[in-house]
Amino acid sequence: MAIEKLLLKLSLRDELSAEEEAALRALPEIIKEVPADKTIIRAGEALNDSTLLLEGLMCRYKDLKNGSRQISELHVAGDFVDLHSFTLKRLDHNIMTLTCCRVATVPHARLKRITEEFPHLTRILWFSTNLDAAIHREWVLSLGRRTALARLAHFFCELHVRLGIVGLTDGLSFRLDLTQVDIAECLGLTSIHVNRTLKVLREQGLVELRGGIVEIRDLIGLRRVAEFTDDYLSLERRPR
Amino acid sequence: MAIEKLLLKLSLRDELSAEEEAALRALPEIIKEVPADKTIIRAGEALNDSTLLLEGLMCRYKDLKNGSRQISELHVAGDFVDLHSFTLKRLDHNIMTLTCCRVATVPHARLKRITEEFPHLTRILWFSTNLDAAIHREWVLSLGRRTALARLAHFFCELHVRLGIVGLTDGLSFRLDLTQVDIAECLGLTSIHVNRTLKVLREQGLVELRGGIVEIRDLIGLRRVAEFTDDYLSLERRPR
DNA sequence: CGGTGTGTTGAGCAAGGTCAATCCCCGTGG
DNA sequence: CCACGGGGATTGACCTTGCTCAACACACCG
Repeated sequence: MAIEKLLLKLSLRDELSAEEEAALRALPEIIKEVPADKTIIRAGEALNDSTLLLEGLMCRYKDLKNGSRQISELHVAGDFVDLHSFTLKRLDHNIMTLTCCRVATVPHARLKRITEEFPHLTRILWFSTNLDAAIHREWVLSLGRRTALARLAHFFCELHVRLGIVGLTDGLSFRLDLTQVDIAECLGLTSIHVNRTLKVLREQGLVELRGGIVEIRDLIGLRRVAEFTDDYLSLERRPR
Repeated sequence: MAIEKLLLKLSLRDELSAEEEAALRALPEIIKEVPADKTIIRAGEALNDSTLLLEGLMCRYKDLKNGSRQISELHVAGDFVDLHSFTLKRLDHNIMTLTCCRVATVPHARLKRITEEFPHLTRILWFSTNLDAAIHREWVLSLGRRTALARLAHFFCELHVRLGIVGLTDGLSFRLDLTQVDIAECLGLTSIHVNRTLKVLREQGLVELRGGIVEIRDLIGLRRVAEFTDDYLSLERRPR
């Protein structure tokens, strides 16, 4: 039951054979709980395992000397948080938990075996890191060109889809245990401006965020202000 | 002689066996010239080939409805511009030439063969897409948190390293045939502000850009204002 | 009961955007 | 040889978005 959400995420994009599924299930070595706000991987460390997120929210982030922080990706259950460390060996960013999390560690040696014995599964895992890169690109667009309002709207649209894939939405609402500071660090804004912008979204009847619950009031409208389309999330099942 | 720069780029990061090198050399199907300012791949198209850039500058970009454009990555000679389309099948962005380019097309079928027969080479190619993602993350940091001055400085630092790897720098200077509009589209700024910021960099004795030539006057100083470190470019040779 | 972390709001400020004019270089055609 | 035109660079004047600083509210927790 551990890696069900990873299977959901991958099998949405391509068919997994029984052997491939078994190979995936055999990946985790250790499963553990990590409390919120723990940096579990630091930039530059030599790594021998990748981390699979089973439950909770994590992020990748970088800091500047003046103390400002930028989150480069948010991870939800089912995300193979640092699968890219398998080929990179050292990460260029830190990884931390935002909420209490359940994670599995996957030795790189096991991933290497997969590349030697399961070419199709290898392509699927490769795909999954390319999907992370596609998300990065969409964030680049948000940070470079979208207004604060559109950026925040886009953020909620993306999470609505990504959480929906792994069964963590309830129609138009979902749990999102982030502080306004966390959100600001995703969006390249200050928490104060996030606060004001949330107010505008609320007043326009688009979304509300209260007590860690996001309720989308008008999905069409929200997607319109965000100029959100889900193409970049590769939501199609096709041979990879 | 076609793919020498790709070999330079990859063999800096890991050792390539003779068979692997031969397999890479066998990848290109067609080699062609493309004039400047041609969009060669559009978001959403079904793709059967990947493009390898042999000479020139290309970029990945996305547009918003209001006409603004964001470039999400700049590609230099030796870059496997859309290797990620091998697993994604459709891209989330457009790809265009910024200067006149020489490109090779590589059928996905040949890449698939590599994943079936050359696991180590597969990991190296996988690595190279993960390197693109690392560059995306650094841009996310720039766009989200760096000032215009630091952003521009960082941009030059990155290109200095990346062009150096493939032998396209001459000490502290290199050719960069981009307009200020192109640069602005990379950095999430307006071309007017790029112009003013270039002036500041020039006045501070850090870099000059004139007639398509970048001359770094003070590399240490430039890297300091950019808070540039090259870790994210994985400049180490190690087994992948 | 006080402390700490988070959210909310106001007032003023600054980085970067917008609009517009001018310049410069260079290629083209008469 | 020179007038003309177009793309890119440069600069000024003014404006807007989002930041900074500060105060305060509220909840939770030891």
